Amino acid sequence: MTVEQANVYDILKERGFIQQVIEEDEIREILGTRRVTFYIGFDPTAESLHAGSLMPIMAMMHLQRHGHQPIAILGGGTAMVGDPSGKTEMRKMLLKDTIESNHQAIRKQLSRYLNFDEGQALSINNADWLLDLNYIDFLREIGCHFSVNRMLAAESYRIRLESGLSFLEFNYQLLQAYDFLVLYRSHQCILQMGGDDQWGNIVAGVDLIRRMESSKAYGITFPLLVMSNGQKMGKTASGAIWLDSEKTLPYDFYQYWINVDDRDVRKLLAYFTFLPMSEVDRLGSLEGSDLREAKEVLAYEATKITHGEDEAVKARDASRAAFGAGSDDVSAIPSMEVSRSELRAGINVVDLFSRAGLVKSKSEGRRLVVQGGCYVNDERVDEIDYLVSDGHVSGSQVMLRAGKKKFFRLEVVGE
RNA sequence: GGGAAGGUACCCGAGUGGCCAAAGGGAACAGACUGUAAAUCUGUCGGCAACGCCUUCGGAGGUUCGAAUCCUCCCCUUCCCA
Repeated sequence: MTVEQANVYDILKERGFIQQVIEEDEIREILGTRRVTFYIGFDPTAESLHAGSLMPIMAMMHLQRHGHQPIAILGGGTAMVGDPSGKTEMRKMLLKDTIESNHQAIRKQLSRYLNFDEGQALSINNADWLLDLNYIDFLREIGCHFSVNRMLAAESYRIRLESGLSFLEFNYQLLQAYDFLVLYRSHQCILQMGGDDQWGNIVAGVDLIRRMESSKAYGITFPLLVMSNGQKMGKTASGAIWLDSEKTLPYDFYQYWINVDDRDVRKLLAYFTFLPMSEVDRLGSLEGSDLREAKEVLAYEATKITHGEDEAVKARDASRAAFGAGSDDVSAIPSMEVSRSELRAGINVVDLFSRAGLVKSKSEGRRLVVQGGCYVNDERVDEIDYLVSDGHVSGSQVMLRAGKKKFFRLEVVGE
């Protein structure tokens, strides 16, 4: 089962995955000598995970590759409460049914990254034990181990004390600690990982296990990845980068990585590819426009992990074609179908761009044209009443472009 | 339950009867520069059948020629007291 020799802990550390650790030496030793069951919680608040979840996913992949057993907790129970950690506002609560269907979708999504065969990885819904908890029993058995004074002193709650914190949210930590305890008891799970905002919750779980089971458990947190432009990993101004190809096309996923800030390239290569560190260092040390090579590798590797090699190749080819670097396979570029007859009649550019989703409204479309960012087949259009017609078709398609980077393809169908 | 302060466009935040589609900042978008980067500069930044019309300032009513601004009721947030 173990295919690689090095201690995973060292690998994770070298690649930058480790922010805080409970008992570094011990857990390193354990990870190097025996099979460990560990868990990470995921949020079923949406029907797909987004790129922000990639860091924990990559960490799980590394550990599984070294023979350890991942458990993904799809927090159907805790999602009904809402973790206040690191949040400025109270989170929306979701309906039970929504959470359950999200849970199923995410479980399927994770199976692209992890091998779930024969118990090599598990996905569990903590609703299984949380929903039936008896309040009084829970308070007596678990609640008595928590000090309110201590919780209030924690940084993660302090922020919320200024803006308001409901009792419901305040309980989140107990529930997460309880999850860890349950997994410890049922699966001998001794390690919990998560984003650094989870540190307090993780420590709470480790404490609980020590108190109730007189056993040691461990925790590791990942650094919170903030991009150099101040944005959270996996978020753009126009929304999240989803891992689901229906919600974010592989082409757009690829483009996300191509467009990262120069300063982030090296660390992103370390986090989101499996390239050896020597290669990461080499690519990361490129300067100036040579960094584009590194970005292309990053985008390709990251896309491959999430969408598979075929999609990665297509995304890369389409990107090269669009940005004029060889290749003519544009199939991965976002597209829609338009009938030839409609085109023969002519379609107003602004309407067309609006339909293609290149602009959010017609006003924005007009603005685009006026400001000189509207292109059809690489030719600037500067009249808002310009008509796109069948004369623009070549190879049964028409290429649209908004600004410098947003491409769209019209596929002409019919006679 | 009592008292205080608030809820303004994607976010922060001015505006307290007409000059308000609403200052300023950030974000975003377009252009120039460039390397599909950053920084910088310029412009834009509610919608539409567009020199006009419609919708917007927590919600519903009301006063007024005219309201984001005044009044009434309601909802929500924070703080102090219980």
